[in-house]
Amino acid sequence: MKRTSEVTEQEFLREYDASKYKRPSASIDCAIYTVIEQQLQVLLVERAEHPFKGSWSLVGGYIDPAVDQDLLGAAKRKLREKTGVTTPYLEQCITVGSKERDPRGWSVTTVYYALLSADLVQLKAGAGAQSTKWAPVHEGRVADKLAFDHAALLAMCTERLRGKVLYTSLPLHLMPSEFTLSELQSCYETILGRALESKSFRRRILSADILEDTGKENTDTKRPARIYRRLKSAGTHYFVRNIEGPHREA
Amino acid sequence: MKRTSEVTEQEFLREYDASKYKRPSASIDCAIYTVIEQQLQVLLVERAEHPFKGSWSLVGGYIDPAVDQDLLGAAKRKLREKTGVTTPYLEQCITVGSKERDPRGWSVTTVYYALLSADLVQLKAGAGAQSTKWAPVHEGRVADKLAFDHAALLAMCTERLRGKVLYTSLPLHLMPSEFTLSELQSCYETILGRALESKSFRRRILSADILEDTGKENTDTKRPARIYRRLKSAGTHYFVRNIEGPHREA
DNA sequence: AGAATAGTGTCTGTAAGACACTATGCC
DNA sequence: GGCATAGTGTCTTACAGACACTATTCT
Repeated sequence: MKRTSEVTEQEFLREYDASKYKRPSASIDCAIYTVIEQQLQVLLVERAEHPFKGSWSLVGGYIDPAVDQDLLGAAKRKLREKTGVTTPYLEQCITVGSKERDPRGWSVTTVYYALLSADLVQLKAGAGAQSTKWAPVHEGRVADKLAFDHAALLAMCTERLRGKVLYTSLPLHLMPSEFTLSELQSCYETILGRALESKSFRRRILSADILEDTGKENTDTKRPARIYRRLKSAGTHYFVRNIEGPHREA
Repeated sequence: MKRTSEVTEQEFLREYDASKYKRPSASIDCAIYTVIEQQLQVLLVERAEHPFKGSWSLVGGYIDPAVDQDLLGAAKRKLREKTGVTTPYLEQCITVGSKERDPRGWSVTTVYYALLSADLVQLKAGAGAQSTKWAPVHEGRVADKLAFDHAALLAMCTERLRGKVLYTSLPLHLMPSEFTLSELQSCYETILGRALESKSFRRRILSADILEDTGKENTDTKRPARIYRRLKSAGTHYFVRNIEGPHREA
């Protein structure tokens, strides 16, 4: 039985004033990966404004409550603004928040990573005419000193990516629409930073039933190679065993 | 060469007024799991205030920029306030944010999940004298209708937990400090919702070298069982293969 | 022919599943 | 002895690694 002096939820919400409370800022950041010339690369943008004006950073920015429907939508918007790509592989990696990570105060950022084929991208100078570039990633790091804690965010995304490459078909999303098994293997090797046995690799990929033979051949190489395409019906494949290391030392 | 009319970063930060911008609210939520009587259980609290006053929800609340150093600290604070436990297994699962999920407006919440042994917990009525309870989780759901989108958050955490149980030693964190292999197997089975082959299970766990024999025996059962303890030196073990399903149908 | 790259045959090794078996206690 | 639970022996199966082999094209 409800006493009339109690506030209903409707009344509560009518009186609720969000501006009374201190809130952290909320942003998203995105490590956008591709593979170019046997190197894992990440898209960087040069910051046009303070703080860290002139530094390179991951793609990202504040959530705009007036524009963004949800968090994933905000990530897709940033990605679209910088690359023109609308439907890449996009996965949330981690959210970090602290008093220290942004000099403007307490901030929370949700970090996504995206995988896409380099040939889909026309780099766009975004709002503020910032310049953008691909930077090679080695051991989870780029040569440039990154703004904020973006070096740490990139390292976390790269570690997550490497981990998942051991038991999934994720690298397919880094390939152009048609490719050979050797090219796919090279992509795996680039991310893992080591050579793989080609027999094991082919057996693993082919038995997963995630590729379609186009019937075409790539004749740019010595011996022509079969050209495959990702099966549209296939989502990300999860293998039941990891790619393991070599069993013998060199 | 710097023109004197340019603003330095210091000047920029001195002038920066965070209150000029609309921000989403930022909170954390935590699915706190334990296993009691062969059932996976999650800790729920009854909301003392609007919105969803009187509904059950996961443990959580706003980040307090004045109190919390960082996101993980905020999660630990909530956990401590509700359970008194300070160092459980705690892992970030997902962050969701949208205009719709909280009637007070755009909100972002980072969801953690915690694993702990039921015998560590003295349930505490927290600030606002809310009541708390353990609720059994079946197929990722509890019987109660949860506040906000907490049913979806719980489902995501539970799915993540189930997935990781296939290739890690995570369930160790749900056990009391000493336990038998049968008890541990039962814990795995509870989470996975199916029986495991005991020979495979024992081989897997024992060869991982993560347990220590206490030398004691549990005599509550028909045949006494060796009692083990988690090796302090062992972190989470990642098996190279998943627990698979049965190979034959019944 | 020789080099380079694509692709196969087939052996070994490892860890999971199946399941019958033994071991130890209680009644 | 009969039951329940703990724990083992050992065969089969699935799939990764090793590596020598064949296949196709170019020069």
